Amino acid sequence: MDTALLLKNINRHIQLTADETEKFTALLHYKTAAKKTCLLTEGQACQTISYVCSGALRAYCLDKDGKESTIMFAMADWWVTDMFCFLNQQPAMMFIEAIEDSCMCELSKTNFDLLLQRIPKFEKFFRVLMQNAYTREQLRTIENLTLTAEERYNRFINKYPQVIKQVTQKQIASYLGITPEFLSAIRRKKALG
Amino acid sequence: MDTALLLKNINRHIQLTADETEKFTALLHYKTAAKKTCLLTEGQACQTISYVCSGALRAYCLDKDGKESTIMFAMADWWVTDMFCFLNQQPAMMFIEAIEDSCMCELSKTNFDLLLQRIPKFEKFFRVLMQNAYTREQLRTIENLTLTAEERYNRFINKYPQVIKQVTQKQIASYLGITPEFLSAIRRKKALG
DNA sequence: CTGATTTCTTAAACTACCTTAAGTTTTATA
DNA sequence: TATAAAACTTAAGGTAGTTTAAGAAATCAG
Repeated sequence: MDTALLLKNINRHIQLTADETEKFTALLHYKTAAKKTCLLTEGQACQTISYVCSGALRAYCLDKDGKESTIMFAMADWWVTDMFCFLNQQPAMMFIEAIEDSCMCELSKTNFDLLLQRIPKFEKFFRVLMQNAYTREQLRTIENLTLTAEERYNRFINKYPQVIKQVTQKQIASYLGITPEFLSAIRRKKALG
Repeated sequence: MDTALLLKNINRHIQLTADETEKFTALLHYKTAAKKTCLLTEGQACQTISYVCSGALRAYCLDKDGKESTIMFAMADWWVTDMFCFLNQQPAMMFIEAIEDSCMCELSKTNFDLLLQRIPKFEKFFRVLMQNAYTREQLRTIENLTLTAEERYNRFINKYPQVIKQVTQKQIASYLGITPEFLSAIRRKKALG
């Protein structure tokens, strides 16, 4: 298991001693997922939070008519889980699938709780992680309320240029809350204009 | 300053000693705001995070045409700020106004940082606060993507029955991302059906 | 208590985005 | 390398929600 990238990610917010680093990595499980496989399925117990070492994941949910809505993309160096269901140990309300061959470092809920007990510095790490997730999600809410689909698409490609390269338009459309047909029309208009 | 409610709020997640409680309360500033006054204005420095002791606040932003979008309501026992701008000390992108005569306990950014340094338990408190804010905001995103306006309105009144009593329909409409006219139509249909 | 302001309602015309369907291009798999 | 499957495009018709406007009801300031 190569934890170099993960340790660098953590080191951005807290400084671990060699001993703490060792204790931390002992709580991790390494996992790989082939493209198109699901790491989490709606209704399942959501047992882990995952750090993406390489590849790309997508979290989405299905509405009553089976329509997909993309909740988030998780590329290399991102953390992902169905946070509510992970923290509250509820059946998952979303799917998490690999959209490329991927590998992850996973923390089980048990080990997540242990980590926070044993190395309280991680409270700060996860506070900052949750803070960033909250402000990102709030900005998305604001953009959904105030911008047209075209404006949201433009912001998306500016904010996540690397995501564009790894995901399909259908998946981007379902993140933006529009149909693939309408995204296609937006792109055509941009290409001509 | 009556901090009983606030200390109970904090006590739900962490246990403070008498000494810590005193150190904490020493960092707070008490503030009142008359109905219709703004605690924060777009473009201003966002210096504080506020705990609402009594009354009701509303955070909203304006789009380029001057249309309001309600970001959140903060009733008694809620925390509120323009979180991104508070944490990153950027000019506010939202307004926070009192929709009733209100009083708040405020923590300045300086004191927020001091608090986390001096009483590391507060890292846990704010981790949990941010966690809850994140999962709430994510659920809102999912509901915006998958539900009709009518369904979102029904969920809103079930989730926040006390908010309904304190805010106008125009404000609810702007939270749901619809016009007051359309909310009125939804309500009429419900009343008849 | 009164006039002014804001909120809420109703309704008709309008628009951003959806649905359906069919054709084309790309990707995956044998 | 063939063929199936999935993604993308185009276009016509449809709908959820907007806009505009005007009147009724509630709230506010003096």
